[in-house]
Amino acid sequence: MTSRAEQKERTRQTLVAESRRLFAAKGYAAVGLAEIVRESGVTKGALYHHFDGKPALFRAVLEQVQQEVAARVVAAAEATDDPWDRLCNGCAAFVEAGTDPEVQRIMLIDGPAVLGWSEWRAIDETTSAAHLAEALTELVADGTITPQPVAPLTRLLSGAMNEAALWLAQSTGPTDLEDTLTALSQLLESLRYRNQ
Amino acid sequence: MTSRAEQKERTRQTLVAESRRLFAAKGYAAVGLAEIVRESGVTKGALYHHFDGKPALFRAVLEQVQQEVAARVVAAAEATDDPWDRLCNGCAAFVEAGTDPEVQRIMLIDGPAVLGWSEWRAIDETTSAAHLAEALTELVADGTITPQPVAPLTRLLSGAMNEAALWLAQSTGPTDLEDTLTALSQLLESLRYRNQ
DNA sequence: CCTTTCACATACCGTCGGTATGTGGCGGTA
DNA sequence: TACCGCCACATACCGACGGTATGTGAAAGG
Repeated sequence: MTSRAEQKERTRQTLVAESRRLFAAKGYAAVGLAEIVRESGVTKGALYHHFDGKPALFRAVLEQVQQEVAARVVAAAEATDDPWDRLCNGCAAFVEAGTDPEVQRIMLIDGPAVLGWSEWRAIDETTSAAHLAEALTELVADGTITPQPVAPLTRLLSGAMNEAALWLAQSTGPTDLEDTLTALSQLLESLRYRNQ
Repeated sequence: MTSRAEQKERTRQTLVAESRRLFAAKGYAAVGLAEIVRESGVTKGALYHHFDGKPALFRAVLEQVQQEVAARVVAAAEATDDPWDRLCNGCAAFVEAGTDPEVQRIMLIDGPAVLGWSEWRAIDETTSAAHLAEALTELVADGTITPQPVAPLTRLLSGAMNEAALWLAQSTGPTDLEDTLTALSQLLESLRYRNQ
């Protein structure tokens, strides 16, 4: 016995899941709504009943991806109690999560282009970047990090990790991930108060 | 007396210039070929005679933008002879160049989405990123920077500066540019050999 | 059991990127 | 200088796309 509300939610989730798979595999622009609804086993009418259009559907997909990445970051950060280690663990987890091709194409490549950078960043600010900014703020407050505005620092580190993840996804060297995390740790170390 | 070759080159440059203006103002996806050829005073036949399609036209625009940014970076770097100062000056110049909205939309937002990240990076590697990697390699060779692979470091710094430029373009604080460059200098300082 | 509602399905439209073909004038040749 | 071939475009057209207006049948409410 499937109620109407349950069926509606299932249809919506199917549309998000299938479009996520297709967007990740072929890129936003190369996926047609006809293909999405065909793979989802519904029609265009159903899609437009649930979403305002193609960008809105993509936005729902992006939010799902962002939340999954943020969950991985939080899980890694919570593995320790030391604030500094939480930052380092979270950054490493983010880079590794960003190496997933599905995450890449949706979150890092198409996201800003489809929704515009401002809207993309707004979503980012409520998920992964929020935790990064929070960790940095805490470390500034307890004196571990040199007093400074956290906003530009958050953007610098966020951009560095995004680009590193994109590079890692297609790099061939077996030590590239290790080298990148080492270099990232080196950059993070520069923030410590004793270095100033 | 305009020869046929001269006229051809003028038409091509007009198409690149007008499409660059439109792509920067409205974004790649929101600009139609009809609008481009109308603003250029030609027809679609002319466009397809010069370029293989819309992505190829965008690629020509992106290459022009990248070369202009690289020229600004090189000019700033050449203002001094000290390798370390050349790195710092070049990075600051890149961030400031990336703050231009025209550069942003084409080079940072639409570039990777339209051409794919690999092709985008290939262009980047021949212009701005090449100079960054070259500067880092030189500083590793002369012992200023801790010995390490330069490839991941190049990507980390490149991504950090890209994201910082995007943030700066719509940030409101009067000291945001200054704060960002300060934080960037702090990160660069961590690379110096004495810090290890 | 009847009616209302709503989660879709169907049919259709304007516009887009792309292509096939036509054409007029410049440039080399006799 | 008369001719001709070539080439830099212009014209006409196509399939596919995102989006919309409308129809429909089954579940929910009385």
